[in-house]
Amino acid sequence: MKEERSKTESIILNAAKKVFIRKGYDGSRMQEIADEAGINKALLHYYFRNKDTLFDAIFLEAFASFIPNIGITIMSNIPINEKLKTIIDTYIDMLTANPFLPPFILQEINRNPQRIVGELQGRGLNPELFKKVLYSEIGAKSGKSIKPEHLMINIVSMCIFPFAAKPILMGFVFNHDEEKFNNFINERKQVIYEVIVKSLEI
Amino acid sequence: MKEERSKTESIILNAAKKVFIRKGYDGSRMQEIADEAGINKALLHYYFRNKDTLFDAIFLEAFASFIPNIGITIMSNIPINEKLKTIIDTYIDMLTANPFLPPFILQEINRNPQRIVGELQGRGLNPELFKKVLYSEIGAKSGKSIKPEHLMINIVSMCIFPFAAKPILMGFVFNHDEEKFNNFINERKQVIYEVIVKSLEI
DNA sequence: GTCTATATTGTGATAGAC
DNA sequence: GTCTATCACAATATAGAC
Repeated sequence: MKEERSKTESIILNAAKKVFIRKGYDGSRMQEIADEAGINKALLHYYFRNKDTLFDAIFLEAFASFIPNIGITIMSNIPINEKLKTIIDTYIDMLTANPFLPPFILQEINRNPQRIVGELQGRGLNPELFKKVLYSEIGAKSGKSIKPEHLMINIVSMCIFPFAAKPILMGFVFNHDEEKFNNFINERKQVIYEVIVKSLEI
Repeated sequence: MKEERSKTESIILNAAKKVFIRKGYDGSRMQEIADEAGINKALLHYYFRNKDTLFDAIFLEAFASFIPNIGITIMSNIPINEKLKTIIDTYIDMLTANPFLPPFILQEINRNPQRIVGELQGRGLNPELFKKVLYSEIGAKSGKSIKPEHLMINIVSMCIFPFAAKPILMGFVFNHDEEKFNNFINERKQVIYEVIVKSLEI
């Protein structure tokens, strides 16, 4: 049985999430997290031995959100284009709810790449199996077809990149108009789905 | 006339580039840059007043590489699909030569978004004009067509994202096999071009 | 221009009272 | 559990000799 999480612990975790996700590990200060939580540094160290421990608690949860479990969808019994539509919707919904995740995760994953090792376990993710299933299904629809790796990476690229590069897009494309960006994202599910389906020549 | 850059200054800039691009501003130490350059910290400060000054010298050049001037291509007189092919090739070539740029630029742009303001000047980039040109050319080829913003962002997303998320792909898709990743990138120019062309229903 | 030494401030972490 | 005070060391930056 998991211990009940104390109220203070939750406050700390929320504050740490806010700071770490916006500034990354290197850019975050224990003092700022304490301020955000309305407590002092000593209490942070009472609940979490050190900065690394606190950061790991945040990162692991964030990373889990960032890699949604699309295995159920891929292995399900619906037509391939419905699978792809579901996967795209899943990603865009996750990103709309957590727009700051992409820069945070990409930054931290590059800072400490070996953290990835073993993150697949217990999440029902088996890329080799997914590849096989996708390969048979897109091969059945079109002649010489796109490889599953390219297909999947095309999807997540088009979903995630606009959030990772938002400040660039805001400056170069949307003229610092937040509403234009939101409209763009709202159109995106449909746009990506059409691009992907056409790429399969269904 | 620009002053000639001294030998030591070049050594410092090369060292700083190496460190900053791999570790970002917050993760980099002046000491590490000095070590990398084979000099001491004091000399760094002699050539560059402080960390910020040195960083800016690196960032501005890196950012310029990261945003290739595709204006010439867009405004040129060749058919739309050749324009798109040239743009894709330009990006993939830039990224192959500088695979560490995406995580670095995305990280720093999110750390300090206002740096973008005014980065367009003097680079021949006029997004509004590009939009108009692309709109007329893709509208001429297909009926109700994809918006130019989506088209362009689809291209750069599919080009850049695999480099930004390389550690994740290495872990989840390529089983930590560097050669598989390189093969994947080699296939990518053609794959992206086909996806983009099909999305235009040409 | 380049170095050693040092000042100064920032930051993670701990001691100990309450 | 929570706080104040403080330690120990890391990091940017400067002074001053050569």
